[in-house]
Amino acid sequence: MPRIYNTRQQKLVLSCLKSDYPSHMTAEDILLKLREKDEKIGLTTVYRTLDKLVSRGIVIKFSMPNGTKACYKFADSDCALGEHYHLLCTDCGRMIHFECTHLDNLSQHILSEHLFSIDSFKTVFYGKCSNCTLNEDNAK
Amino acid sequence: MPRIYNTRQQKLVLSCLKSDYPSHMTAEDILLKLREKDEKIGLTTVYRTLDKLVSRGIVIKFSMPNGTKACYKFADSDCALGEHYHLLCTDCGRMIHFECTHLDNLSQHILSEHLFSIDSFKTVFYGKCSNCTLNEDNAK
DNA sequence: TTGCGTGCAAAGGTTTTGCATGGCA
DNA sequence: TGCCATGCAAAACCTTTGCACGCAA
Repeated sequence: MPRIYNTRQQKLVLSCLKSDYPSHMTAEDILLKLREKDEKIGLTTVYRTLDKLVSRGIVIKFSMPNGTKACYKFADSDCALGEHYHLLCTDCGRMIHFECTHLDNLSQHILSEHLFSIDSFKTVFYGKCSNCTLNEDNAK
Repeated sequence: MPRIYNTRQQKLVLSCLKSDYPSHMTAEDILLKLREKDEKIGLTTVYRTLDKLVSRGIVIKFSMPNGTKACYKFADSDCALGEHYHLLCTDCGRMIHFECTHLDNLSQHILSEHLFSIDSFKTVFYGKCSNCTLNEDNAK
């Protein structure tokens, strides 16, 4: 079993995600934010560190639609409390957090009736947020 | 408003998606299938044709997690009949079609209570299918 | 000292773009 | 004929890998 080193860069990446909690950051967001503070770190290291944090369950990765950057978020202990989904507006790109008893039942139902175990962290609902729906209606 | 040409290649791409309906194909799948039949077509054209078909609502595009190929599917009139979601197994990559009264209510609820209009065509549930769950359990 | 971590450069894989040519209407 | 469509090559894009060096324990 490989040893885990506690390096300057790993602390930087994690503290960056924590300070932005509960919003999401891309690998590049993290790189730029750290470099703004004159911290020296490479993009490769950011990616590799994120990978490790994800595999240790400390960080959650959201895979975005094709070609788009993945988002990472600090896995607060809150996450363990309840099902927690995300809505992504395909117009403005805003990511909306979303907790609801309706969905607590959903994964239960899909597991028992459809034999599929949903990963609520990875699942993202695509659609249009209220703002963008309004703007669109006004434009007509 | 630009005119639309009815070219050999566009017919090929669409007929290819139709013949595989209701399963999904990547741009490369389409290219290879057509070239197997000795049809001459380029990958660029496949992508550009798919884009046009998607923007006309004739084809539905599924964006896969980062770096993975996007999938395209012919938009049959069936699609208009009911809510229709997809389950994507993150282990084996299998895409499972999924219709359920439970979900018919879901988008209604999210719209009225959370003011977000879900696009069921774009939304994909990530998780693990029964096969992969079984295999994993057996491996232990 | 050991061996994981780092970072640059380069590769990887999918999708897009530039540009000259082809072909529909 | 006019203008969109095509296709090759090259670019763009995010992410991963190779490799030599750095650094934590």
